[in-house]
Amino acid sequence: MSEQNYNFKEIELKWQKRWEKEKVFKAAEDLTKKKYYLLEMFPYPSGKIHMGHVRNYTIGDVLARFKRMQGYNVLHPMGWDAFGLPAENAAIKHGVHPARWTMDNISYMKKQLKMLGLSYDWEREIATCHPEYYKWSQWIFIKMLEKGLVYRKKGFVNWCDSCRTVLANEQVEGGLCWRCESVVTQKELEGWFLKITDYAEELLAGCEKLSSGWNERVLTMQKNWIGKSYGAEVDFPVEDLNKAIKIFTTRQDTLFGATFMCMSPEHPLVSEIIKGTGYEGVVRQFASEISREDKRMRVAADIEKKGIFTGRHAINPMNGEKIQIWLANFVLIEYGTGAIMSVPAHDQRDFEFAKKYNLPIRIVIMPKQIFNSELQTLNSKLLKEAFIGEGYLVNSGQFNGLDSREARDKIGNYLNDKGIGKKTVNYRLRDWGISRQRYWGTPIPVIYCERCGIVPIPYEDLPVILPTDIDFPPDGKSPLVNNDKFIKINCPKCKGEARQETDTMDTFICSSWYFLRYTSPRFEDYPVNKEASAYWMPVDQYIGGIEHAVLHLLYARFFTKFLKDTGVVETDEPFTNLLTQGMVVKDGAKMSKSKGNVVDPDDIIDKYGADTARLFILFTSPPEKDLDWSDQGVEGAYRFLNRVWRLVTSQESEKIPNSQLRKITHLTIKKVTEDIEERFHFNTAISAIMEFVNALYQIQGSGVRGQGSEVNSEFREAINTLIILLSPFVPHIAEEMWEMMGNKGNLIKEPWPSYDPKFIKSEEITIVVQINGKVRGRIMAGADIDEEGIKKAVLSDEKIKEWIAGKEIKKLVVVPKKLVSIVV
RNA sequence: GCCGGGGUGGCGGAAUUGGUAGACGCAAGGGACUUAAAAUCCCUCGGCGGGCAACUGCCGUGUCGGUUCGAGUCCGACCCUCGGCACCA
Repeated sequence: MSEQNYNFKEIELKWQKRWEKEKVFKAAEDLTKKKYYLLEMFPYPSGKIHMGHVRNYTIGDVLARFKRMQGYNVLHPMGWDAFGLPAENAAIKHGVHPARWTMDNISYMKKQLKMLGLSYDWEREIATCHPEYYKWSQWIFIKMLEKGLVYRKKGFVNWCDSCRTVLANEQVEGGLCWRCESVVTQKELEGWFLKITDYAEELLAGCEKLSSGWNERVLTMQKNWIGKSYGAEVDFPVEDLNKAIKIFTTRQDTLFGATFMCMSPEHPLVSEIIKGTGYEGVVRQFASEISREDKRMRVAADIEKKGIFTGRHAINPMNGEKIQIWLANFVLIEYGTGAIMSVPAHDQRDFEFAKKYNLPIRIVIMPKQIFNSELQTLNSKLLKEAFIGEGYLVNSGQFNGLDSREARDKIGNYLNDKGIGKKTVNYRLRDWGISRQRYWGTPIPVIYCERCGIVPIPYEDLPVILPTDIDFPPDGKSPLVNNDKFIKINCPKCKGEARQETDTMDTFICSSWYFLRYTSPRFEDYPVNKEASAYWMPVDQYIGGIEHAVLHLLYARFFTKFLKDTGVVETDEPFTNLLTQGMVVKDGAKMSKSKGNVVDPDDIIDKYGADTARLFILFTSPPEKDLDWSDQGVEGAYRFLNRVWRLVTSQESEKIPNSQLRKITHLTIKKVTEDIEERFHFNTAISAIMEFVNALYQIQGSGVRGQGSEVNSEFREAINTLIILLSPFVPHIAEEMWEMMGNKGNLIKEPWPSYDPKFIKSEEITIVVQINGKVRGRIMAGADIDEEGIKKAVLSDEKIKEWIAGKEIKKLVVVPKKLVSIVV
């Protein structure tokens, strides 16, 4: 490495130490100042930070520093999402205690973050595995229990055999485990659920409020996930059984066409329905076969439809018709009521099923064109596929002739009146299963007492401490299950013998409220200090990866709404603005060990320094887009910093008169400010700075080199401005240059410059001349020229005259100060 | 299938409200400096054509059409691509 290059190692360490010593990033409530809460998603301490983290945190740091310089009281905290399976897996594999593993990782990663020069208030650091933190996760759990939002249920749940634990619906991606990508199966298990569905409507409605600050993509994903649909629930009485099967449909206009019905193999009424039919054996076998199939196979859209007749019939409540009850593999227990009415003429799945098993098909909706024609011949026998569109009702008793939309309304009312069903709204969103059959997580604060049943731990006894003296049993079970010290507990109510719950909470609980805890991280009376959260919340800008679009971001909204309803906080939406940054890729693929395309941040920092790493990442791509890593691009960023360094350090004694200097300076201020503030387009902000530097070099080169000691004050001013504008992006080198310029005090405390419109006003402007839509010339004119003046100037221009010579001007458009368009 | 991004030079990207397409950077080529190299500095750099030259003409933002004096930008149809959801009743 050449000696001419600046010494980033020394400089970066120097300023990191100084910022830390002077506590320049410490945040405190100050009602006289406007607050700005900037947050990046906290990392899981997996070992080392990766380039995705570097990008995420660099973007955040630019904004934090920028806002700070603009005079905002900035809260910019960092912490650790410290519970989770990898710690436990490391323990099993390498014999390290999960706590030890986690804490070691935290301390290494913290060092790495500090080396990047990130402006965090480290005094607010939290780790979710600390009892002082998870105590409050438990507190919130009990609050939810009190409010009836927590319940225990036995049912079919998503099971990952590799992680040996249950997964929430949100954590199953395409039938695979979100963490380890193993196939997920259904397993009947008892566990704890949070009633996020109680908030479905609010969470959906909130999406509208967020539309100005969240990107469309995330909101659409959340809306789809919540999956609201309007329809009706209808009870189909079962023949010879004092029971009814409840179905959900969005097409109650097709009720008369329901010629059979299908239940999910997991439906709780199955065993009752098959009792005494003589079909019990085969049906049971079918049901258990289907249940045992992979979730992935189950949900693949093109899998063959399979079913079996239960031997029992139901009554279509609209026409009293006796219809067969089947079990079908495509009916999902987790959607709607777990049972459907089958209308083969108007639903493609039902159609295929009916064709396969020879079940009756009856048309009850006529397409409008056919209905209006003489023929009216949509024939069920000739039907090649279901007609799923809207039309007019036929074969539907008193509802014949109505159009679908009207019929849905009228039939809905009829169901209400007759007490056979009701209009309803259905959500795809399911309750959140939070029980994890693992060790390294927040203990669920309830006990089982033989006399009192399930009893929550009293608030004053929290936290329920996760024991650390544990051994991992060879059977793969949680070390808590047989840990007598942990399990044996006296019932808080009757003081008798009781058993502590051994499931731990889903780690997504920890991250559902950490942003609140940052506002008062050491508060001892409640999860959050209400005054502190009232001052800081909501988060003004949240930054993180899109992969959490429906996981963390939905859960966090749910928790915030709940805590608002409980009176703990005043905020109802936690994140006003959300920026989802793209991935860091190399050679067209996500960085991964298996592809061998991983770039280690440590190596980059060692070779080029943090400022270069930051600059490259910010300059190469706008934040939302994927960033293609390029070693040559990094070189380029480093080259630029050295170029700036030379510019600043070499302006020894020059007198440089230049009339454009101040204008360029202020234009750059304007461009950089607007690009950061309004668009987060750091790449174009940096390119404007690069142009500025290029211009300064030119001006310097054209200057009169003299022996004197006077440095032109405007040039000096320009250099100082350049340093300030660079500082959010490359803070270390900027501070160093600031100091070298003889400025007093930390650059970080310098106010962000504002531009003066009077300097950026041009006296001369360029008017583009188009003839028949093609650019044919440019003319210079005074900035205050009026429309007539422009016309005159254009028409008297020699070149333009040539183009229009001998032709008639048919039209002439003048765009003030910009352009003239002539049609000949 | 549904929903949402996106398609601009060799590459990353710019063009913010319909008004000079390709800023800035990377790569490449040429030159200066050097014994030589590195570093640095200067020049060229969308395609095709014309000119000794300062220059200049035509074409060009996935495809086809439309609106407009003027379209990368707006409208319609289509193609490709990435992402999400998906037997959702």
